This record gives sequence, structure tokens and C-alpha cells, in this order.
Amino acid sequence: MNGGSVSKFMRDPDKPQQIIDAAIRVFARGGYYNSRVSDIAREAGIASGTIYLYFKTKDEILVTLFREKMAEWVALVRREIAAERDPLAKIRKIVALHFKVLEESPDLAEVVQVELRQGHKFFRGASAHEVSAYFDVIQSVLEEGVAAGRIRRDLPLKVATKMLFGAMDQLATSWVLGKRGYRLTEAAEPVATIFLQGVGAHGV
Amino acid sequence: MNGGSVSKFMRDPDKPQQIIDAAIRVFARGGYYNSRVSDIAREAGIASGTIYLYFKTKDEILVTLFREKMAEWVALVRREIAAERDPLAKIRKIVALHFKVLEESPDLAEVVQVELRQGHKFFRGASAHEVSAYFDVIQSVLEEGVAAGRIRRDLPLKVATKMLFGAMDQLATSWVLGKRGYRLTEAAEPVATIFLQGVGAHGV
Amino acid sequence: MNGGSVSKFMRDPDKPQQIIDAAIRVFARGGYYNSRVSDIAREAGIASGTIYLYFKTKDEILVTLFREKMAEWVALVRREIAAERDPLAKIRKIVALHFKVLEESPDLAEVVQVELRQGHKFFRGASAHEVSAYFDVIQSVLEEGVAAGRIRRDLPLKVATKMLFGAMDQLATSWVLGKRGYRLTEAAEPVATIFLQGVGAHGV
Amino acid sequence: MNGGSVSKFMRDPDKPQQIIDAAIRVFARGGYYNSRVSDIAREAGIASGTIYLYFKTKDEILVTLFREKMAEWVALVRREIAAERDPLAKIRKIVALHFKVLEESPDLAEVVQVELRQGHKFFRGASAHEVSAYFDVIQSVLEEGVAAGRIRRDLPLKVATKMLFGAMDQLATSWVLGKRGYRLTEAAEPVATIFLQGVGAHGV
DNA sequence: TATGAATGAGCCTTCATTCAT
DNA sequence: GATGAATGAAGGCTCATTCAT
Repeated sequence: MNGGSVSKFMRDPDKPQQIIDAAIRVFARGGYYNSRVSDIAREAGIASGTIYLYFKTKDEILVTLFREKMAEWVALVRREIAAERDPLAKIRKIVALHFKVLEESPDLAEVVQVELRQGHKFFRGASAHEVSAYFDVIQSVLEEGVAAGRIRRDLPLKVATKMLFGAMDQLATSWVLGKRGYRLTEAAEPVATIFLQGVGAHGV
Repeated sequence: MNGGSVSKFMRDPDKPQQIIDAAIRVFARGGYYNSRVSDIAREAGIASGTIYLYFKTKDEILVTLFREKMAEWVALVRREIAAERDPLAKIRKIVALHFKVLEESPDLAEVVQVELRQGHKFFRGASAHEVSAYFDVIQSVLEEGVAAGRIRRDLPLKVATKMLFGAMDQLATSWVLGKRGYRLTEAAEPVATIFLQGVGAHGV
Repeated sequence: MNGGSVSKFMRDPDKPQQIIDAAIRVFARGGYYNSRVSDIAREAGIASGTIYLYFKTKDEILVTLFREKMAEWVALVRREIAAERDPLAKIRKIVALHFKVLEESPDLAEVVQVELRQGHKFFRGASAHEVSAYFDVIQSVLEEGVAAGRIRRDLPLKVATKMLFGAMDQLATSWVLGKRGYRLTEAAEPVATIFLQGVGAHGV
Repeated sequence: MNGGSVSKFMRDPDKPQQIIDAAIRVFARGGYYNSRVSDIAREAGIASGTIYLYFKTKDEILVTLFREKMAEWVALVRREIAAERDPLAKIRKIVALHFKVLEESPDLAEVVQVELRQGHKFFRGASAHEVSAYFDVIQSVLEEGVAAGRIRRDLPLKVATKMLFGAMDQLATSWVLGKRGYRLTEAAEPVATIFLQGVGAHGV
């Protein structure tokens, strides 16, 4: 296949990813502060010192994890909604994707919804850029909707953007905290519908 | 013998409150994990050992803090909306209160929106009950709205409840993370309006 | 007696001294870099964390040890030579004291002559001041000798000062490294005599 | 098969020297304990693993460095003083050489005067032999001086030897620690003169 | 009750050394 | 021989908790 051979002059390019994947599983189990670096190493099948060849500190693992997943996430959303014309359909698509991705990655969901909420490290820190990129995507779709006359002209866009994100986020968090006892994706339709009626022009 | 007098068998009834208030200020400054028990003690003007006369562990301070504030909060909301007849006005009242309380208590807001988000300790732990009480309040108002024909009959109540909470919560979080650079209460009206249009019967 | 009672509002004032004394014994045994902080704690009969109530770092123990002993040393020398009139007798006194003190404190001698020689940490660092105070004492005695016509007028004082210190220091080091197999104090008379003849006016 | 050609059974004969030279530069910069084996490797332009083909441990680099330089040094001194007849001139030569060599090799001087002073590893360990060879050279010159009637008959030779070494050593150390802000070689004449007057027969 | 010095378990990180290539 | 990624033991330091006063 490809990528099978690793030059001896190059650090294993898969290691950082393996470490991040292991970290997701470990953090999902016990939380960031309760996880030891050596736990991540064991989960990744490497020595703990090896982690420090790829990450400067334990914190950096978490920050990198978040940035990477968030960047992947935004790229995915952008790609998927590009296929849609209708701004309202785009909103529905975003909500559906948001829930689908989390539902398909329970460990990641656990980490994102529960562990990554220490604002001091994340939303406020190095990851703020990635988060706001997602907000930007949502907001620009809303702007499209306004331009297309499908969303009311006087909608406070920033407020509506945060509302939609907050709504999706809370549904996801409740689902995670409730041990994922139902299907998150089933919430996509009602969430989108309520939001769109809320922001729509006339009655939509 | 009971009542106002402090017998030698009764701890100072103000101390726990002083400790919690000090903890709010300390956590707001540096976060829970970065704050030392001794920091709280110093802020409260007592010795660190004294804290352990009133709280078994550091964790318990945070849990108690959260439960207490949440209980106060729910009680306040219940009291305030009792004065309203109209279910929709009740929703508006809830949103307005939610933002007003946070805006008036910046330290508490910081702690609640940023520090208390480690689900392992809170939403999932001992505090789940207090959180769900707030959800219950919201949901029962929505039910009233349905009964009064002001909210659409087929609304998935749990989803809508979480959406409203999530929307308010995200607005609050963004406001805190954005260093509170604007007035949170100004968002109350648009948030309520969008939500109510989203869930309202006909076009409302 | 005095000093017997320790107020509960004051850290034990003897602890730092106890720690330093324990450190001298431990460093004498195995060297600074081979000694663990926990070794010092055990030797002092306290918990390792307690050390950090009195010293910020392991390094600080060594620096403090050195400064304190050096300051005591210079004070002792100053006091003793004050009793002498004759500058040459003062030099003899310094040499005798130098060797006597080291001979009477084998552990301290070991640490001072062997462990404290990492210039980066000591002679060049925070302890430079204490070392130069000793040099100052020697040099001012030499100046007295010149003024009294007992030491040759054209003597390069700084060079002579360093020579005497270096000579004493090497004798002490050799004695320590040679496992103290003979009496260091016996070297005092010849060292002083040779030095004084070297710097003396006429033939002395 | 032996001689100039490097068979596959013989390690590169220049490597150890390159490593030692690199080590001198590295240790001079940051000290032995603060230098990493990988720093030495980088400075030598090789991989860190390669160092272990030539040295069993990091310690061995330092010991070898010291032995080698000390052996070179003793050989040089022996060669140079052989040209002199007069024992007193030989002493002057030794002092002049001692300072000249150090002045011409600032990195080596730094390492020898500052880094190599951890007696546990060096003076007391494997390097004791090389050090004593230098002492032997000095002492035998003094013996010559006694035999020639130029040095007093009752001089305690071992003490005088150590004094001269200690004096030179301290001058060198002060010069290194003082950032080499003056010419060390200028101290050679006064040091020799004072010492020789100190040990000389009559007034010399 | 209140104190705060003392405790000691716990963990991140470093870095000398190894070894598969 | 040469490489450098991987190893994992080791230890300085922190801080929640205890307890003698």
C-alpha cells in the first residue's frame, strides 16, 4: 500500500495521531485532570517518554486534540453545506451533521462536551480561533438566508448564531451526560425546525 | 437553646457561606484547578484547616457552591414567574432573569459559565438534581403554553427545553469569555423572541 | 531556659538549621547531585514536603548552606585576628584557623572542598559575595603588613591574597580527598612560614 | 592491515577526539550537569547514539577528557622544563606554562577550573593518577632545588608542592570566574617570585 | 473552634542509554 | 559503523488533608 515505509530519518508521522486518539479514549474514560500521561502512553502502546517527542506538555495534547478535531469539523461542515443551495436546507444540514458526528464518535463526544469545557484553557485560549470559525460558518449561512428572503431581515445575527450553537451544544451535552440513552440524531429535525421557525421570515 | 444562639456544639453558621463566597471570588480569578484551598482560606480570612471543619474536601466546596446557587436561582425564577399569568411572558421573564442575575454577579458568572463545566464533577454528579430542577421549571412553563394554545401542540418539550437553556447558556458563556464587553441583558429580548416564534402556535 | 517554647504562630525557627545540618551530612556522604531531597528529609527526621516550607528549591539549600557557613567563617576569622597586633601573626592565625575549622568539621569540609566547587552555582553565583569577604580579610591583613613594613612594599596584593587562599584551599582539598589520613593542622605552620617568607620584607 | 587503514573492525580513530573537543566546548558553555549527551553529539556533528560507540557513559567522556588533557599537560611541562638547568628557572617555567596554556584555551580553562571540581568524580576517582603526576613533576623540581642548595633543606616538600599548585590553581580559577578580564600570564612572574622567595634558601 | 505547620502521596517531565534499521 | 526514535527509571516539587496545640 502507501505510507507503509517510514524513513529512518523521520519520526513516525502517525505517532501524534495515535497519541491523540489514545488521549481521546483516556480522557473520555476519566477526564483530563484525572488522567496520567502514562495512561495515555499505555493506551497508545508506547513509552511515556515518547509522548514528549511529539508534544511539549500534557496540556498541548489536549489543545492539539481540540484544534485538530474542530478544524476537521469545520472543514466537513463547509464541504457538506456547499452541496446545498437553499440556506434553510443548509441549516438543517449543519444540525444533522453536528449530531451525526458526535453520535458516531462517542469518545470524542465525551471529551468535547464534557472535558473541553474549561474555558480558561480552551475557548479563551489557543483554540478560540477554531471555535469562532464554526460560528462564522453558521452566521454566514444565516446571512445567506436573509439575503434570500428566507430569514427575517431584522434578525440579530450574532445572537441567533449563538442560540443555534448553544441549542445544539446543549442537546449534545445532555445526550452525553445521559449516557447516550437515545439517538441524538433524532433530535436534529425538531431542533432545526424550531430554530428555523424562530428565525424565519413570515411563518416560514 | 437553638435558634439564635451559637452553642459550643454548633459551628459558626456563617462560616460555610463565607467560605463559599470566598471560593467564588477565587475560582473566578484563576479557575478551580488552579486555585489552592489555602487561597480560599486567605480570601475568607481564615486558616486553611478551618475549611475542613465545614467541608470534607475541596470538591465539596465546589459542589456545594453550585447546588446552593442553583437552588437559589431556581427558587428565584419560580417566585418571579408566579407573578405572571401568560406563559409566553413567563418565558420572557425567565430569559430576562437568567441574564440579569449573571450580569449582576460577574464572579459567579465566571464560575458558573467557565469553571463548572467539568461534567464529571457536576452535571453528572451530585448537582444533577439542581440542574434538572431548572429544566423542570422551563418545561412546565412550556407545558402551560401548550395547554393555553400559545405553543404548538406537537412541540417536543424536552428538546425545546434544552434548546432554550442551551441558547441562554451560550449567550452567557460568550459574554463571559468576551470579557463582558457589552450588556448581556440586551440579548434577552431577541433570544426570547426568536425562541417564542420558534415554538409558538401559528406564527405567534 | 530560653527559646524552649515555640509559639504556634511561628514556624519552628530551628528547622532551617536542622535541614542545613542534615544536608551537610547527606551531601558529605554522596555529593549534592547524588542526594535526593527525600534523603535530606529523612536525615533531618522530617517529611520531604516540610523542606519546601523553608527552602524554595534543592539548590537553595546548598546556596544557603554555603553562605551561612562562609559568613560564620569570615566572622570567626575577623574576631580572632582582632586579638592580634602583629600582621604576620594574624596571617598565621588565619591559616591555623582555616585548617582547624575544617579539621573539626569533617562533613562540612567534605562539602566545602568537594561539593561546592561547581563555580556555576557558587563562586560565580549568589555566594560570590561571601567568598570575596574572606579575600578582603586576607588582603587587608596583608595591607597592614605592608604599612607596618613587615611585608614588602611592592607586593601585588591581589595576587598574594589569591595565592594564600589557593595554598590553604589545596592543602585542605588534598587532606579531604586523601581521606583525612593525617592532621591538617600540622600543615598550618609550614604553610604560614613559606607564605610569609615569600611575601616578607627583606628575608623576614 | 593495521597502521593507516581503517578496517571495518576498527572504529574511526578521530571520533573520540572530535567528541572530546565538542564536549569541551559544550561543557564550557553550560557545565557538565547542564549539558546533554545530545548537545555534545550535535556539537560534534554526529548522532547521539554514536557517542556510545566510543564512550560507555557520559561520565566517561569527562573522565577521559580530563585524563587526556592532564596527560598532555604533564608531558608538555616535562618536555619544557627539561630544557632548563636551573631548578628555580624550572619553577618559573612551570608557572608560566600553567598560565599560558589556560589563557590560550579558554574553553578548556573553563572546564578544568570550574566544571571538573566535583571531587567525587575526578580528583578522587579515575583521574587521581594524572593529577598526582603533575604533583610529582613539581615536587621533583623542588627536590632538585634542594639538592642544588637553591631551596631550603628543611622545606616540607609535599606541603610546598600543594601550595604552589593551589596558588596557581586559584589564580587561574579567579581569572576564569572573573570572565578573564585581564591577562593571566601577567600573574606568572609575581606568583613564581613569591613562591620562590618563600621556599628559597637564604633570601634567594 | 481555630490554627497552620507538617505530612507524603502523586505526577509531569527529563535525559542517559539502547537497539532496530 | 552510524543513526535517532524509543525507552522508562528517577526525582523535584505541589498541595489536599491532617492533627497537635
